Amino acid sequence: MREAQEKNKEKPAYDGRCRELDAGERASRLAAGEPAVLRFKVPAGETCFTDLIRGEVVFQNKEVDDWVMVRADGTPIYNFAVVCDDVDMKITHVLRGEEHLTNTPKQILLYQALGLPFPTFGHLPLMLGTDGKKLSKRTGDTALQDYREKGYPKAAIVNFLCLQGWALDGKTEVFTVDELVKHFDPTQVSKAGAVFDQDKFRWMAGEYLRKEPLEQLFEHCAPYLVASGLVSQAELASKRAWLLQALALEKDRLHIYAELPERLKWMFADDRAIAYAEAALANVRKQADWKGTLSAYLEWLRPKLADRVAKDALRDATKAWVAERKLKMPALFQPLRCALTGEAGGPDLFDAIELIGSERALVRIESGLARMA
RNA sequence: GGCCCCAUCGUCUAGCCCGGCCUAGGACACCAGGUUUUCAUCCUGGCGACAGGGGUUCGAAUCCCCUUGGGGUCACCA
Repeated sequence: MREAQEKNKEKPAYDGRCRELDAGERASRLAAGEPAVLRFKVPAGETCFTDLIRGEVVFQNKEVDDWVMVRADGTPIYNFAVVCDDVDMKITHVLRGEEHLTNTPKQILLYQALGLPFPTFGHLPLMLGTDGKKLSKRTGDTALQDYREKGYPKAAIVNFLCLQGWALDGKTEVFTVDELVKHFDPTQVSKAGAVFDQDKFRWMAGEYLRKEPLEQLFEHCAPYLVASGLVSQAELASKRAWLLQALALEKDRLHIYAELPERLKWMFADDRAIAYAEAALANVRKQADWKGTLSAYLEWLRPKLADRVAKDALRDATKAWVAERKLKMPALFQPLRCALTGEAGGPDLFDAIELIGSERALVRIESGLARMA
């Protein structure tokens, strides 16, 4: 039947062939074992309701098909089941995606047929992919759980999602759940769909992450550290102080928990075989005679490290060393940074030296002198 | 295609419902400076929108209509 309708470009819908069967025939055909479904006989007229977000909505009943409530095998269909469930649960408000808008008249009609009051409906705008269409696998359809697993702070997820179609006051972007509860008003939610902005989401994740107390942040990042293989479960405890110190140094560079391993990997590298990022090497090459500068510095540094000169004093002394030679800071710091971390960016270098220790630092500088180019 | 919904910077939005305070505000992104040994953070500045056309009105982003554009939905799925 459906195929025929499509072929004739008719609206694919129930043709009402059994709509007016009398009770007798119905019984006899059923008794004969004829397969049958249970449909909702939609009355003439129109169905209207006040949507929390869209205001007055009206559907002409003739546009609503005599929908199936129960399949031939006796199992119920969604539109039938939800109403039963919502009635049973004494649901008062139904907030759902706009895609459900056309299901609403079917459900309201059922409530009315049952002689029951229907709940307040509110249809929220859809979340769109960058193609402007409903999120699909192709366009970043992602379960909330996936964002938790990717290392986005929970509160950031809630906060960001709220900003899709709603604004607290037009200016405040970051707010707590308490403030949300206090200010949220479904009638203020916009009716248009919203394109999911990954960049802004990442920014917001960073806002939340940076506000976390160090210990708490560490607990959140720890699983990723273990998963990366950089640290074992046991080391999480045995090297805790060291890792905490490192986290404190990298905190400002983090947006999501899962980024920590990548940011700390230089600390775990083999001192004689640390990999140099291309950007880091490029910064080194920009410094004239970086090799001469770095090797001269190395000889100056050796006794200082042996004497366990304090970090801050060493930093000051180094700057003085650079100034005495009429050099620019980058002339020394760029090659030093590359040798020490292999990265173009990162924490203060004296913090870095403190983190890996004098011996390892010296090995890295020697190795860098030989391998950076 | 039928039905329904929607329409302010690239993106998320404030303003719209109760027209003048809007030379349209904020945020992300981007660009340019500042800070820094680098990156990041942070600070300053810049770029950047009322889809189009008709009305109504002394006056429209705000109200009405049309056009265009976009989306949703049309199952014995949920």
